Amino acid sequence: MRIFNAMKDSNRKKVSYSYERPALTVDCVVFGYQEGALQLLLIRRKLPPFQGAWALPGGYVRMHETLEEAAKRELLEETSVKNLYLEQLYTFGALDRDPRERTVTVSYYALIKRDDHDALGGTDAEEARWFDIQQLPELAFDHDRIIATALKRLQGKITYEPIGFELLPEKFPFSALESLYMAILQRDLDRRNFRKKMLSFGIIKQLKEKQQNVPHKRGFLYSFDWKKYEQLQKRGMHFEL
Amino acid sequence: MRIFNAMKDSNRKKVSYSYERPALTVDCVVFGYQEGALQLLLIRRKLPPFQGAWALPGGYVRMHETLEEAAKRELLEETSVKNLYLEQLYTFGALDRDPRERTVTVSYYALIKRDDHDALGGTDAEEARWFDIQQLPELAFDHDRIIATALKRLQGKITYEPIGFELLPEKFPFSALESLYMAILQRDLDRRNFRKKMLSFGIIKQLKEKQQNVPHKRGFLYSFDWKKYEQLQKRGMHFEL
DNA sequence: ATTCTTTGCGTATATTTAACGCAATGAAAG
DNA sequence: CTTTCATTGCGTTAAATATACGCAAAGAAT
Repeated sequence: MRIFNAMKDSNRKKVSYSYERPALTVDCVVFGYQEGALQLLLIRRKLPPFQGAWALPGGYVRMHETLEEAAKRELLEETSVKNLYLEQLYTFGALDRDPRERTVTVSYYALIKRDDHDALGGTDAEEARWFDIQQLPELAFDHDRIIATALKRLQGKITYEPIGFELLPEKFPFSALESLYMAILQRDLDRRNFRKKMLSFGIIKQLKEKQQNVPHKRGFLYSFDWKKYEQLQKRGMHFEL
Repeated sequence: MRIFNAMKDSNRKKVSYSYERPALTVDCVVFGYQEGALQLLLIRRKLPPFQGAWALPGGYVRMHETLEEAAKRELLEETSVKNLYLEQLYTFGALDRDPRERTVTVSYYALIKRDDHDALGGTDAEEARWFDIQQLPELAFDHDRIIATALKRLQGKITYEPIGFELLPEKFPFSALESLYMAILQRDLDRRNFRKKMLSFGIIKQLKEKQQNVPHKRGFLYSFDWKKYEQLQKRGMHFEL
């Protein structure tokens, strides 16, 4: 396969430009949440540089796809992940971030519901695995900086847009929402004030269902109502924690 | 000069890649503020496509400069502008945003103090001129969308970071700050509550100097203290309007 | 001298935030 | 079967903040 691809490449018509161009890639910071901890999806690199090292999923932008399409395609190829919340993060363009050649990367962060994505391992990566955000391995390229930027962005954004719900299952106990916010913000919150405030926005629906198999009083399950949120936002509601 | 450059180009060694690459550019949304109105700096294009049309300053990223260096260089070349607050905005990568070829642009927004930049006209642009943000001409490429994104970003960011001061002179009357915020946010603010709130952060210094030549009571001049802001922020102060 | 406009410093009231309590309700432990 | 432990949901209260607005003083313009 490798020899075949190499032959294919050498037979491929080259394209010429009057000026040099940086390579353009996308990189994705994929957040999940499980068992009270924020988690990050990494892949192990198959090829040099940094062969065998853990890295963010990503790759070259193709000529006939948008940046977002490229990000989604690379994620699917490398991690089997789909159906996620995806947002552009920042474009990293330091001169020497890739030892091969000048490479500019448009980074994205994604939020996924873990219960949808357990078994992983994409076609293009050696391995894909979830890591606790507080226990990351050494990383290839400048991916540690990209991750730090993404975490800061997530920490900020969940306070003024209800994107945190993208990390929770459709139905969740209120304590899961409390734990999620504490895990991301990395600080304690008063659960009674948090609950009062979150419910005051009118965007969370209390379901008739309750928790099962818990060693304490069964709490109600809740679900987030995106339509209601958009509706209220148009009418001037301002989500802010 | 033009013929000479063309000859130069045709003599230039071409670079070849195995795969096609999008062109990579930077575009800058430059905000200024004067006479109670938010303003935008545009250049008139010399060459096709959209020759003669108004556009954002920008151009190709060179191989040996960072994205930010490219943005600053293009701004200087096209508008003579320097010494400004510059921040990356968003990377636009739609397939057909440039009729010539696939072009991805890393956009920035900049804030400048108008009193430092009156006479304009860079070396690389036909003409540069300030426009009232509420009265923009028809624009080249997708620059209207880039501007809309930048305005939204500015409107959001001035409420949680004191970047608005980058648009005011070093010394300003309090009413200038009030007017600035109302111009950007496009809504009325109660000047007494705004003043109380802004002063409560402890990051604005009241100077001994007062306004001159005003047909009413002379107000004190104020100045913004970046160091104080950073200091207080480290200690947990949270700027928010 | 009077008028008009702004400035700076308020006051009063409504709303929100922060800190915390407690009865009820489950499973686990004894 | 009773007791213990931990959580859930619904509070209360005081402090802080936001909102709405007034008024005397001080300038130039009329």
